Amino acid sequence: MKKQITELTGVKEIARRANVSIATVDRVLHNRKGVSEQTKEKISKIIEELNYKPNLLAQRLASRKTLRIATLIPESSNETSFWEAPLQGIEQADAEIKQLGIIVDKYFYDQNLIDSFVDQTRIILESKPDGILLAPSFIEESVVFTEKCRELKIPYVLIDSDLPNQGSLSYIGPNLYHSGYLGAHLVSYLTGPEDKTLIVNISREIDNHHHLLKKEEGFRAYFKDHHKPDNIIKIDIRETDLKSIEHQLSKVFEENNDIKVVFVTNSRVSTVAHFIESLGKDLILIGYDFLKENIGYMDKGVIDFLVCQKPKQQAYRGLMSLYQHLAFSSPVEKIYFMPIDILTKENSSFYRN
Amino acid sequence: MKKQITELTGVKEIARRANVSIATVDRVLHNRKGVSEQTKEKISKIIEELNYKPNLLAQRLASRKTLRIATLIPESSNETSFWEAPLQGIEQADAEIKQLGIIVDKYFYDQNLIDSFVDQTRIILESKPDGILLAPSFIEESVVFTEKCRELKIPYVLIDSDLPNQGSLSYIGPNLYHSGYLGAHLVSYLTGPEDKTLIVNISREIDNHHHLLKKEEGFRAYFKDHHKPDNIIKIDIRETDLKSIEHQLSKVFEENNDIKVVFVTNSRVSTVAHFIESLGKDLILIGYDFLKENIGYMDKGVIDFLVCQKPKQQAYRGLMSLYQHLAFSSPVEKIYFMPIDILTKENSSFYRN
DNA sequence: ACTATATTCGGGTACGTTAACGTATATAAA
DNA sequence: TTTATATACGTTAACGTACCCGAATATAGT
Repeated sequence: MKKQITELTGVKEIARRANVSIATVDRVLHNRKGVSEQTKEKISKIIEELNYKPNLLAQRLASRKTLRIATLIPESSNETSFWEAPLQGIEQADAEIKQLGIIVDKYFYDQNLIDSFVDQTRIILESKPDGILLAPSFIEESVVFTEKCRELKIPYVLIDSDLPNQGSLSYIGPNLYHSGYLGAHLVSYLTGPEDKTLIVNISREIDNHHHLLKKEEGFRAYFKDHHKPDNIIKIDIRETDLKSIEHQLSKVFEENNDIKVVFVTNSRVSTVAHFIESLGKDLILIGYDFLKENIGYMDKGVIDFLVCQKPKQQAYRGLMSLYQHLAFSSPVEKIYFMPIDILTKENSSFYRN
Repeated sequence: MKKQITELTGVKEIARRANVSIATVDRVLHNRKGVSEQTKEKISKIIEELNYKPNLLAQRLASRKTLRIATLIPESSNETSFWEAPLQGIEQADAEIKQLGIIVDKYFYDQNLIDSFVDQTRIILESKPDGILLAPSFIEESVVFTEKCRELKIPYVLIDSDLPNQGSLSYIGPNLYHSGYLGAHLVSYLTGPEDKTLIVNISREIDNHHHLLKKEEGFRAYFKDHHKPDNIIKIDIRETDLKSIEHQLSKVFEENNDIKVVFVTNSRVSTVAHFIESLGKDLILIGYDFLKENIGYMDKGVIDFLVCQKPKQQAYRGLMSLYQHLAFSSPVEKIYFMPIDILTKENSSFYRN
C-alpha cells in the first residue's frame, strides 16, 4: 500500500492536473521535443499557476551526470603568494560542491611564462569541461582561449581581471580604476599641499601591466577631479627582485626628499616596506592585498593602509556561480565588483580575504 | 531488469559487504537500537574503512521532517533603518533554503518596548521551533530566554551583540571593542596634537547601551595604548529625536570651538551630520553603519568615514549556519567576528552590506 | 513443552526528479 | 491497403537514504 503524502506541488501534481504523465511534464519543463503544442501549453499554464519550483535536491540526485569544472589561475610563486588566496577559495568551493556531483579540475600556469598559459588552455579544452574559471593574466592569449570556449559553448567566469566584451558568463573582481581612486582619497586625508606622493609600479612587462595602469589612472583622476595639486612622482620598476627594487627606490629618494606618501600599485608593497623601514623615515605607505608579508609590515607600522579585494572570495564566488549556472541554470550577475576594502593595523586581524 | 550503476560507496555497498540489509546499516548509522553488538561492530568497521559520507541530497530528500527556524530581531523603526539589512539577510537565506525543506518564521520586537520582546519570546517558545536566530538587545530578558532554550534543547545563534557564556551555538557579529579601537586609529591619522575629539553616544537608556560603551572603551584604549594625549570630550544624548540631539550638540560646540573630529558611536550619525552641515564647519565626522541616510551625507562630504560590519551578512550567515547545523549537523564556528569595514565616499558604492 | 515477550533483522515503499525504453497514434510513402 | 517513420505520450527503474512494518529468532516465564 502506498501512502501518498504528496505535496500539492511537484511534477506529479502537475501531471495529475494536466491529465498527462509525469514524463510529459518533464519534457515541457526541459523543453525537449515530443510534446504537442496543445498539451505543452496546458502544462505550461499549470506550471505557471502552481508557481512550480523544482526540488533541487531531487533534481541533482536523479541527474546522473557529474559536472566537471576546470579552473586556471597562476601558481603562487616565491615572488608573490597572492594566488594562494584564490586557490583557497577554489578549494573551499570544491569541498562544498563535490558531494553534489561536481568535479573541479585545477590547472595552473606560470605568470612569467606565456607558453605555460597556452599549454594549459590546450589541455583544458581537450578535457572538454562543462565550465571554466579563469584568471586571464595574458590578455591576447586569453581572448583566443575564450573565443574557443564560446565556439564550444563552454561557459566561463573571469576573476581578478576582466576581458571586456568577451561574452563571459560573469566577471568577478575588482574595479581597478576605483580602487586607485580610493587610494588617492586616502592620500588626500594624509597630505598637506607641500607633500609629494610617489607612485610605485613593480611589474615585469610580461605581467598584466594594465592592471597597474588602471589603478594609476584612477589615482591621478582623483586629484584632477578635486582640483588638488598632484605632487606626484612615479616610478616603474621592471625587475621584480628585491635588489633591483631597492636600488631604484634609493635613487628616487635621493633625488626627492620631500616625499610624504608612497603608493604601491600592487601586492609587492612588502618589498618597498622593507626598503622604507631601512630608510628610517616616517612615511605613509599604501599598497595592495592581504598577504602575510604585507600584514607583517602593517603590524610593525611600516605599511599604513592596504587596499584589498577578497581574492579568496572572488574564486569561491566564481566557482559557485558556475556551479549554480550549470546545475540549476540559475541566473548569474554579469559583473560582480568586489568591495574595495581598506585594511589598517587595527582591522586586519578580522579581515576575511 | 535493474541496472546497477551503484557506486562503491553508500549504504547499499556497506550492506552488501556486511551481509546485512540496508535497514540494519541505517540503524547503525543513526545509532538506533535493535542491532546486536556483533553486527554493529562489523558494520561500523566497514563504514570506517569506506570512509562513508552520506549523500546529503538523498538524506534531506528522504527525511520527511521540515525544520522550522524562528528569527527574532528588532523591527526597523522610523528612527533608524538599521534592522532592514539583517532582515534582508534573513530573507535571502530563507529564499535559498526554503526549497530544502526549511521553514523560517520571522518575529520582531520594538526596540523601545521590553515587553514586546518578552511577548515574542513566549510565542516563539510555544511554537517549538527547531532553532532560533536572535538579536538580543535586552540583556537580562535575553538571558532568561536563552536559558529556556537550553532547557528545551533548542539551539540558537546570536547576531549583532553577544551574551557571553550563554552556550549559544554561535555568535556572529562585531567585536565592538576593536571597532572603537579602529575608529581611534583613523582619528589618529587625522588630528594634530592640539585638536579635540568629540565622542557622541546617542541612545535611550532602554537600548542596549553597552554596545556603545564597548566601542567607547576601545576608542579610548587606543589613545592610552599609544601614549597619545586624548583630547576627548564626550556627550551622552538620551533623547533620540532630532531636536534634542541638535540642542545638545550646539551646546557642546558653543563651549568647545577647537573640536576637529566627531566620533558617533552608532548608526545615528546622520542626525549629527545634519547638524554639522548646518554648522558649516570643516570637521571630520566618523560614524557607523551603511544606511541610506548616512551614505547620503558621506556623498556630500559631511561624513568622512563609516565603520560597518555587514549586518545583512550577519543574519544571512546566522541562518545558514543554523540550517547547516540542524540539517547536516555540520560544525559551526563558535564565534565569528565580522570584518570591520571602513567606508569612505569612494568605496561605499561597491560595498556589500 | 508452550506461550509470551523482547531482540534482531530484512523487505519494501517513499522522497521528487530524470531519462531510457516502449507503445500507440498519425502521417507519409509504397 | 500495407508498410515505414515520425510524433506524442506513458511506464518504470533509478538516484541514495529514511523508516514503517512485520518476520524470524532468542529468551523468559509458566
